[in-house]
Amino acid sequence: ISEYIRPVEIPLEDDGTVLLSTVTAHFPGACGLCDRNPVSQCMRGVRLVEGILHAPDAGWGNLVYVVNYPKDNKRNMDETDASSVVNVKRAVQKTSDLIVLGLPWTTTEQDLEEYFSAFGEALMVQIKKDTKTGHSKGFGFVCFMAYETQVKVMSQQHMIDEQWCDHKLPNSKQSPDKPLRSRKVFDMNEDELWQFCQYGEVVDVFILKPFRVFACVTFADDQVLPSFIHISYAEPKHNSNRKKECCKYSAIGILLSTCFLIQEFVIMHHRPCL
DNA sequence: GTTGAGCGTT
Repeated sequence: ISEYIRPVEIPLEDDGTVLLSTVTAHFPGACGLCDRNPVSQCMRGVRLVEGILHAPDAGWGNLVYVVNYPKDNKRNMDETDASSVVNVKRAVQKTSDLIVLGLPWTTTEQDLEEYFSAFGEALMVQIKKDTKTGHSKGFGFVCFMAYETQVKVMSQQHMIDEQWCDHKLPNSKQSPDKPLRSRKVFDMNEDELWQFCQYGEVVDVFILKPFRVFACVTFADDQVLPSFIHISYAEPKHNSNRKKECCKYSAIGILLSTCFLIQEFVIMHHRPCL
């Protein structure tokens, strides 16, 4: 499961059924419901007749049902139902799994959830463990319900069980479809730097001349940062020390602007005037 | 029974 959706309570009709239209009002594009059989663990579909969803034999029960979407256009749903406020909001503010590295060996999923609960509700918290011994591998994943929570979490460093941990978008979630995520910064001119406005209000850009070593993009809002931390995966050239620096800089919290050291492909964040 | 950069059995 790559996306986590906030559970929504759906009202029943007087006869105990649920109208598919009620479901689609909350989950546009939905075509049905299913749930997981608590005994067999199989997913089972909810009976759907002429737009009416009928409860399982044992009743709806106190279960969380999963919304089904048509297989073919599952991915296109956001575009096809552009009128939906829900979809638009999700498209803009969809949360992502975050990887948390450098966890103490003793930190449990409960510990992790408890720590992050101070920032907001998590939909998923995982510690990756050795399948044989069950011991932590020292890293895990977390996905928050609210994008605002993700922003807050990514904008600062985290001391978990007395150890500073690293966090970033996992490689599997760094979608290559956004041009700025894969563009090499040294290819960009000032005009193109303004494209960073897709991440937030840009108040200034400049490239240092004549050396063109630095480019600087200044955002009106420091909270913009998490949207493009993933650029830090631009690989430094054959220098492991640089790589460490890269991680270090990307973890700095309060930022007023972001600078790109163009020649080294390394992103530096700084706070110029505090 | 150990470790310390990394990228998720379902």
